[in-house]
Amino acid sequence: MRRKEGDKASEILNAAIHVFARDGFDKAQVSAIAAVAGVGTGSIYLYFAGKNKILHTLFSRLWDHLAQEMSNLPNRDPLFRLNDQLGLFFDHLAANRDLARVYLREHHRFLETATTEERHGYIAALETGRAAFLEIASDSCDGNPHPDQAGMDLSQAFLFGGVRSALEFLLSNDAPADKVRGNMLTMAMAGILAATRGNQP
Amino acid sequence: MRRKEGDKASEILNAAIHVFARDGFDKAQVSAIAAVAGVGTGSIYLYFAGKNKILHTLFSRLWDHLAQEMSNLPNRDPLFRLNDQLGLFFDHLAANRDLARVYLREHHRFLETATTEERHGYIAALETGRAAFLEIASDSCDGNPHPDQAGMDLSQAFLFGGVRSALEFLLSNDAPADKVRGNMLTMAMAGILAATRGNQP
Amino acid sequence: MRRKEGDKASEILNAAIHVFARDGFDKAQVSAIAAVAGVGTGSIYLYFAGKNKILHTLFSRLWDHLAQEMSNLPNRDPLFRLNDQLGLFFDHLAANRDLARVYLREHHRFLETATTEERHGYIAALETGRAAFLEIASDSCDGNPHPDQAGMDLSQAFLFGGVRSALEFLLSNDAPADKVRGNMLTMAMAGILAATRGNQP
Amino acid sequence: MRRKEGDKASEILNAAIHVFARDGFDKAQVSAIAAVAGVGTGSIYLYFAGKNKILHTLFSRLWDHLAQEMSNLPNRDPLFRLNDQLGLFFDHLAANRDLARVYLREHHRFLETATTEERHGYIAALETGRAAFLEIASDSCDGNPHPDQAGMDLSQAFLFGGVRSALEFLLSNDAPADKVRGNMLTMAMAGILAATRGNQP
DNA sequence: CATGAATGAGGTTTCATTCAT
DNA sequence: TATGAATGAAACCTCATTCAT
Repeated sequence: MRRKEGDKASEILNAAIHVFARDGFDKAQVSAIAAVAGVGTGSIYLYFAGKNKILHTLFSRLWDHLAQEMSNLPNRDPLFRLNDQLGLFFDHLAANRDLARVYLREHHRFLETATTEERHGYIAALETGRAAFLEIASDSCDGNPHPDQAGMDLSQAFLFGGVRSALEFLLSNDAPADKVRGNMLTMAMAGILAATRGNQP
Repeated sequence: MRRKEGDKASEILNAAIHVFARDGFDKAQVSAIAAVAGVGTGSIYLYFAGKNKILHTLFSRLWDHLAQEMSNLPNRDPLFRLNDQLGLFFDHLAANRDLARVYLREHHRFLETATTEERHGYIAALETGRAAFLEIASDSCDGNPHPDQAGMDLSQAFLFGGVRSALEFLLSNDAPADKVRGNMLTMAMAGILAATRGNQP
Repeated sequence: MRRKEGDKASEILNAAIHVFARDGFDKAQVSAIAAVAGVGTGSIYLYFAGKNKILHTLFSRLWDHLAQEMSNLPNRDPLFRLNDQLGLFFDHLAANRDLARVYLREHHRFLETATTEERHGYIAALETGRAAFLEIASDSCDGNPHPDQAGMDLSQAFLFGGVRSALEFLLSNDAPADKVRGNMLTMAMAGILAATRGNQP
Repeated sequence: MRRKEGDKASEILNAAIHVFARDGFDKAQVSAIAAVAGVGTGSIYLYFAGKNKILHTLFSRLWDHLAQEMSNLPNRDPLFRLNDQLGLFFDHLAANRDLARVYLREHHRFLETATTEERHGYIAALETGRAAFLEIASDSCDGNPHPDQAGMDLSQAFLFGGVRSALEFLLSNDAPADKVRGNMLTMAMAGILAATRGNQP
């Protein structure tokens, strides 16, 4: 066995992140990924069924990781928890700008074509956020045990939009990440409060 | 209104919106666009230099239109104006779901590769929003004539993120557009207020 | 239209016969066929869905042609008719040695993968032979209106084997075609007579 | 009989027969042969220089075996001997249908690319048949000590064609092998007699 | 001897673009 | 202007073969 040291599948994924970030998924060549990973082109197919599967695996691992981290957050006030979750999400991508770029440009492919199995971590992360959100909503409107489902989903989508904005900003400006993060969270939390409080004083 | 627009370039653009929305830019075939537009494949190249140019033109026209509409808004309170601008943006895409889809998936290519000329309308729309935003910020912090530039840009990015979230939500759920619009604007405005007020009581 | 003179599909088929004969179907490259045909590689796909379709079309046309010719044979004594049919088959391939080579090596792929539509001429040619054969058999055994079906099919297969042998011989020896043809027909007819007469004195 | 043949080369050959019969030589994967043989892919190359060599060895062994068996036939009347030889050939392949399939589809590769050494058994089998044939021809035309060489070769080719037809028939119909064998031999012998007798009464 | 992970050359097919009509 | 047949570069993926273990 001419086994290379280290996890070759991860090497390939890291190379793929780099190449996808640089060229976009469609233009990215499998051979380029192989070259960056330092393996032969054919070796890619020992680990992944194809280019699509690389993308799926990449996001699957991302969400598995995030879901795991989110579940480890201290069980504080739901608003703080939501804040921490978003921060976690932002921090992870802010620390991996290539990954952030791929997330911004190609994540929709993951949602559109990944199998349920591959989306497992994503679903889990969504649920974690939804749970926190539900608590916030319940706290705000005491007499309303069933806050609007669609409104909740939209609010959650809004949070994703907030992180996305911040990341996009981060990639095209050289603002300090923590400042961006702070501003983003301020706006996102204000938005959420406004959505759950409705138009109360 | 001239029925069926004698303008063949517009026919091609509309066809392109449809095909890009369906297949994605990279997978979209020029011949498919031609077929939908009802012209010969080669005719495309009489009106556009290539596939990229179609995309650029498409977004260029979108932003020209939006910038124009935004400049026509009544000169009310800046917060209301900002609200109207976002609403305008949302309404236009909510009424053209294929275009919305193309915006969500492919707009980054426009920003990455379009010429300054092509981005003219986009710049103008940004400026219109920035002006309103500047007024809001100035009103809030009277003693601060130079509100943080980066913070302002980020806030504006946040607004785009809000609209994007709402559109993405609209495309994958069947919620009524006006409800989505209302919720989105509530959250966006709250976010902006929080950002400009800073941490005031 | 940059249309080349002549039937381009036929040019491609002729080129394919040459390349298939030289390299075998699996090793044959579409680009080589294109080169021999004097067209661009991509043009092949304007006329044929793929390499397999070229092979199918090639044999389909061969059998259509042979079935047509066979149906035009004078309606003589069935044994003579069978003799003429085989001769026709042999002559056509003896006059197109590349085609003969492809027939010998690749015809089984046609039988295994072609559609009913594509096999139409083949079926017709088989039927023409079968009809003649049936008459011979009926003449021989007067009291046996239903000669053994399987025996008949086998006998027909035997005729194909005879032609095949002769063609294979022709391709690897420089014997004169008409002599080979004569010997082959002598043997084939004797075989058929022996088969239909059964074990009569 | 040693059960499960400690001979790994034979195991590989048997596996190859199965896979070649199923997939055809070109499409057959060495790794598939290895899997069927129950050995590692690399082990194939300890016994055979490559995929082609497997095919050559396979047919080489077949012909060695047949030549050996043919030489053991009782030294009867030459026509009966020829009949027995053909029968031997047919029986061996009829009893190994996968081998028969490989013979029908891939034997030409053996003839086209095998070395003289590898063809030794084939040559021997041909010679055995040729000898019997020569006797028949000599018996028939007493005054002609040198029967036509080419005619003789063609007649021999015709016999191969006969066996081939019978095998092809056997593989695509479920007729009983012995009936097919009988019919085939009847036709083949009649053909040979017709060829050697020339146009005598 | 035995293995199977690794390789990379090579082939089919696609499609943006051109250009003769 | 308008066309669409023709092009050929490019890319994904396969698989025979090698070789470190």
